[in-house]
Amino acid sequence: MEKIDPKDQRDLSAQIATSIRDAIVTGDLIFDARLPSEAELSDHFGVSRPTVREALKRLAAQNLIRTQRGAFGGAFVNRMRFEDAYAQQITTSTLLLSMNAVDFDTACEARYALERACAPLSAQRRTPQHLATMRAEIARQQQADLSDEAFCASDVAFHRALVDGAGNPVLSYQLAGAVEAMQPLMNMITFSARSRSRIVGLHTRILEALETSNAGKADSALSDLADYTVELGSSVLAARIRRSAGDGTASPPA
Amino acid sequence: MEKIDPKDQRDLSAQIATSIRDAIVTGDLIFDARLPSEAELSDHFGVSRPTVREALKRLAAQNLIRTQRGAFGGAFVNRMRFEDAYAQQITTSTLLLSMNAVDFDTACEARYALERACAPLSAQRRTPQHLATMRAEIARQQQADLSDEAFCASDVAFHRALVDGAGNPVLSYQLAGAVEAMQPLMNMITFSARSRSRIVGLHTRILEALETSNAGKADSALSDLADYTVELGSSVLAARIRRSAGDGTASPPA
DNA sequence: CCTGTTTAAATGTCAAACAATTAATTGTCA
DNA sequence: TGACAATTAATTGTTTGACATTTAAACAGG
Repeated sequence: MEKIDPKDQRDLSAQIATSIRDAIVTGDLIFDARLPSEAELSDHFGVSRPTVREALKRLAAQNLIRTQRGAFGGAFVNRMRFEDAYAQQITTSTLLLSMNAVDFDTACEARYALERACAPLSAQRRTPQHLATMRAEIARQQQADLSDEAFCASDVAFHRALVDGAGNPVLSYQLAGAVEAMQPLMNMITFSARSRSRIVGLHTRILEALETSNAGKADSALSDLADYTVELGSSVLAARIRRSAGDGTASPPA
Repeated sequence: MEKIDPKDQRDLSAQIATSIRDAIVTGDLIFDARLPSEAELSDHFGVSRPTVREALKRLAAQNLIRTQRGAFGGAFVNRMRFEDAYAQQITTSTLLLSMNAVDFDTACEARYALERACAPLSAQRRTPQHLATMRAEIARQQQADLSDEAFCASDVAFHRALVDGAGNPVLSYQLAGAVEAMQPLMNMITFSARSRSRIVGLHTRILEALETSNAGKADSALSDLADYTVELGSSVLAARIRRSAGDGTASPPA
């Protein structure tokens, strides 16, 4: 672990955090390794314990370490697991989408482009388990008394199964963020009975395609679903604009 | 901002960080808003200032806030920018790949599946600027005195231009992680003159396809490149296994 | 009107405690 | 000896209080 650079402008805790992070990514600190105690670290870096603690909290926030109290406790390097990475990815993506006002079309396009990348692999490798999940979610989506939010959640679960069917954890990890981060945007949509039945129809086409390992059919169904989702989104947007115009937000012509 | 729950097991700084994060994601704290001062926060949550500071460092580590010293300084909500998200995505992905010993094939498959998702969009929307970047990187890749690492870096830049050509920042953001995180794995490969020229050939095919907006050709070139990269990777792996077998690591038959 | 100085508010850092937790050690009793 | 309880030491969690540093605004002087 490198000592700190006196001409670095950042605060000490940031520099120390970087130093320790480097030790982790270079493999100097292997996973489950125990870091020196806070007292030893403050000696090593020549700073006070609160400063070291701030650095450790930074690392903890990134899931790089975990801490344990008591004798033989301390800070340990976390094995970064896929689920932890999912969670981070999702919160980052969600914030990114909400704070940058990424428009619905862009997010939608990205999502379906990524899903279509998975479809051929999923057609090839999906297990009966994945198909069963998708069937179950389609059944749920047909319940008339389902709230819009629950419909959305089921939609996410369906697509999650599609993606997981590709049997590539790296793809699943990448896609989880894209799909789940879009949920708040999707939740803006009110799903009429007609649009629900159309979506269920498209989901059924996708399921059939995967059942028969027909990659081309899966791709075209996903493409249609993407188009339809964009269509739904723009009609919501249009309605919102009409509403705000009637609200007095926009100045009517004289 | 909610007060903290006494029966929560996590440390106070984690709880406070969560509380503030929630205020940010729900839009309670809009971007560029100033948080209360550390003293006010410690009053509000009934904890000491170091504890509040630990919470703030956690948020800073996630790029959610920035702090500024001096009068009228304080902690401000960061607008999460795409570049910040890139950086986080890349470090997370890199750690994930290295610590989980994701095998080369899986990472490679994911990477090229994602890139193929971008290709049709890129064929449609790439600007002359993107084409110029790709041309320049291909030229660099033909220099015989290029180190393997530099060749890899150029490869990343080439593919980055391909992805950016799709003109969808969400896609670019997702892909940046996948492509850059693979670089350490790619760096294990030694590129012979023959493999370099083959890769350059495939890159040229991709470039031509994008120049002529030929999505099908781009897809097939990418597919070939994916196959070839996997081939290269497995030969490296095979060589490594042979080497370790000759090392005495494996016990030879009597 | 411009310029330099003062000032107050904030974060950054340190020092020295004490509290709480936990695993190993030691002691005790059957 | 074996099981169980008490002790102990190491370590993180938290508090208090202080001082250092930075910065923008207010102020004073030319």
